Amino acid sequence: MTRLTAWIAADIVALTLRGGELHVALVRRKAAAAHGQWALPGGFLLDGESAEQAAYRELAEEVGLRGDGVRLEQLATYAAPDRDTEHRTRVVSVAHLALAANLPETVAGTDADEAHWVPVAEALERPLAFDHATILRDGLERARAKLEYATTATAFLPPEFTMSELRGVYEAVWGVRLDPANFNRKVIGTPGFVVETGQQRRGRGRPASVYRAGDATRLNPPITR
Amino acid sequence: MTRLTAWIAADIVALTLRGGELHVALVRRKAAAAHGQWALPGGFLLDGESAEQAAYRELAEEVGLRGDGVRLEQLATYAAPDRDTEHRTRVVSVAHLALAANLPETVAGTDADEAHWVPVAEALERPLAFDHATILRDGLERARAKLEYATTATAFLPPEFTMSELRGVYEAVWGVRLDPANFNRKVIGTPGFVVETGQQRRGRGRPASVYRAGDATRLNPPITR
DNA sequence: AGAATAGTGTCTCTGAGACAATATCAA
DNA sequence: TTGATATTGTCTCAGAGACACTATTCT
Repeated sequence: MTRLTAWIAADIVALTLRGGELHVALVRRKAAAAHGQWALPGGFLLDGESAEQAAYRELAEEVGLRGDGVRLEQLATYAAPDRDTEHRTRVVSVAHLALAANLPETVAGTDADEAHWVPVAEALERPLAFDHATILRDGLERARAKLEYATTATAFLPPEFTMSELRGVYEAVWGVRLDPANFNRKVIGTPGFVVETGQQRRGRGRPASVYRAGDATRLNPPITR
Repeated sequence: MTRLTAWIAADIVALTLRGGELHVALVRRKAAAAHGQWALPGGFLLDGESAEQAAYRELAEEVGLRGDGVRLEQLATYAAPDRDTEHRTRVVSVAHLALAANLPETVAGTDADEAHWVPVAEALERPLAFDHATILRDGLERARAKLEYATTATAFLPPEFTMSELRGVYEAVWGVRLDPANFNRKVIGTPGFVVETGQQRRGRGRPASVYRAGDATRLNPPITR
């Protein structure tokens, strides 16, 4: 028996909304392994770091996303022996899912602009390093599933938002159109999903009420895709 | 920067039903680390092994459970720096959830009877090695959640079962009583959840129809707890 | 006024849950 | 027959979805 020694990577499927379309952060690899290929942002755990800490650090370093306003959760771990043929050491990736609002600072936040926000449809076509295409697909499916039974949609939005914007998150992530009337009732009818601020926002038509995210984290009953 | 080197463990929350009560497999540790303490079954990945392969191997070695009839899925990964203070090397645990039918062979299957099936209520009280108490809680919550929207309940049963037995799985895992009439309709009304074999089983009262698991894996709409 | 967006009313249909009623066996 | 378990019937209520309608702004 030979006990395995491994390096641990924290990789991130970072999603945001830009112009009503779902985007994922991709980087061009600078390291020797898979050099120049497109990949998910991420990197190796350092001494004393947890996987979550490493994920937050890589998000800041590579994507320029600060922790506040980013919702991060563990996705799954990829440990197949042949997933990284470029190192002699086994590389185990603890993948994370990060949901972020596309705040203005985000775009220009990083000193070297390593990360690019790519529309997911395009990212799915593009060849990615290692098994990152699989991780991306799993992350997208998790994000889609979570909208059904959790209040994570608000993570894609700034602190204050209108009902149309919230509905826009669902429509962008699921790729469907939702009835504004029924969506409105559903959200309002779920205690703690959103809180009315009393403010209004004026645009092309009738002004919209402005909401903030509430305390609730679970949707019961869920919203069906 | 110091890149981390780690050992990878595959640990397993193995659940089964015995006498209408949910049990989890626990082992008394023989290794030097946490010697003599109660722990979840599991062990280190060997060269060339994936996490899933290691989990299946440990299930066979420590619990005497052969792969067929066991449903295994990845649960989460535990990588905190202080989760294992007994080794100098970082130990990262890829935890798995295993659901098994309590077949007769299971009980006496292993040469050394290392593993014990412990009622979950009791296991939750017992001090466990490392962070295994946390992993156990997470595994239980996952198992409970999965029954809502997936057909995993059949994994707790032999290939042929009655509707009462299937209902018993839900009642044991959720710790609630369900209306037999409504449960029956709900299951029958979900295409592919179960398939009638045409056989009957006789017990104390009216004979029950015998079913087999169907092709479906998801329940839509879900069964609510 | 007309277009655009926000939000309400209302109807229908499905499914969950409570619970009564019937079916079929063992003892 | 009685008791136990299985299965079907029936009623009510909540919520999803379709869609007509009203409200309030901009151009």
